[in-house]
Amino acid sequence: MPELPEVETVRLALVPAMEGRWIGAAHVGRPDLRWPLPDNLAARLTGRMVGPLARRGKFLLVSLDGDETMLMHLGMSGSVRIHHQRPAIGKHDHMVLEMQGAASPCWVVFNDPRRFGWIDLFSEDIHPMLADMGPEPLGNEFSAATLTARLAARRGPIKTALLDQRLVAGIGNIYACEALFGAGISPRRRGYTIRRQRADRLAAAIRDVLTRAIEDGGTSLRDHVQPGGEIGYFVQRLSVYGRAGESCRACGTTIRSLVQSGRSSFYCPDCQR
DNA sequence: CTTTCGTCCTGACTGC
DNA sequence: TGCAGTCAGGACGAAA
Repeated sequence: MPELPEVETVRLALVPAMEGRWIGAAHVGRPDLRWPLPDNLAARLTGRMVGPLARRGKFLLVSLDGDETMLMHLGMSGSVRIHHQRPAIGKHDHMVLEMQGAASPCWVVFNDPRRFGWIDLFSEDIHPMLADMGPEPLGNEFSAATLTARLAARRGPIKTALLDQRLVAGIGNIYACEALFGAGISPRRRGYTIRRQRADRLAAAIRDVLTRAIEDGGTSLRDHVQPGGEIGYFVQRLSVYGRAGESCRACGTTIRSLVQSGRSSFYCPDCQR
């Protein structure tokens, strides 16, 4: 379940391993993940120089020489590991890049058991999957005002709206629940009722929870790890996600869960209105 | 237009 | 111990 903080953690770890270096060899295991991969992906990556690494929402963007960009999405079970010795290729290792150009090579391995992730190459200014994406929540274009404007037509629950990448980029189920707790807003509240003070609180809570999660190296649930193999410690600071039946850390009330649009939501019925 | 639901996938877990 | 069933969820596409 890599969301914005987990993808940003991956990006930060990959910068020293990839930026300014070149791909000496590439292995691609199968021609499809969530969607078909580009034809001859391994051959097209081999020999390429890597430029800046960027992130947009939950997507990782790797600039290559020749004005091309590799787009990567980790789906829900994807992870990236950096090895300093040539690794054995595992069952779900879909792409392995041998990075050259530094004192010693390293290997970047993309692993994704459930194959909800994706890799693509594009040369256009913007990839079609990024075209309709909302503002970066940690950027200058995101504010309570933009949030209010985009929620004005939303009659469904705010929790469901937060998962829509067109509203704001990078939020998934964990951080939607956590941000609503931070803002004191019920996941059931209809989107268009989030105005003024509630919008201020929600925008601030989104920025706060994402920033804190990045500082902690993301949230590790099940087997998710950072590229260096470390786990993300934000799991210890979750207020509501996965805590149904436990006590609210703020007021002691029992945390509840409900299903909205097929997704589990967790909330404190006392702190969130 | 918004909203919901089905789909894809595999590993972890539950219950008999 | 074994096995069937359930759940997890990101994002698209169909349908309402």
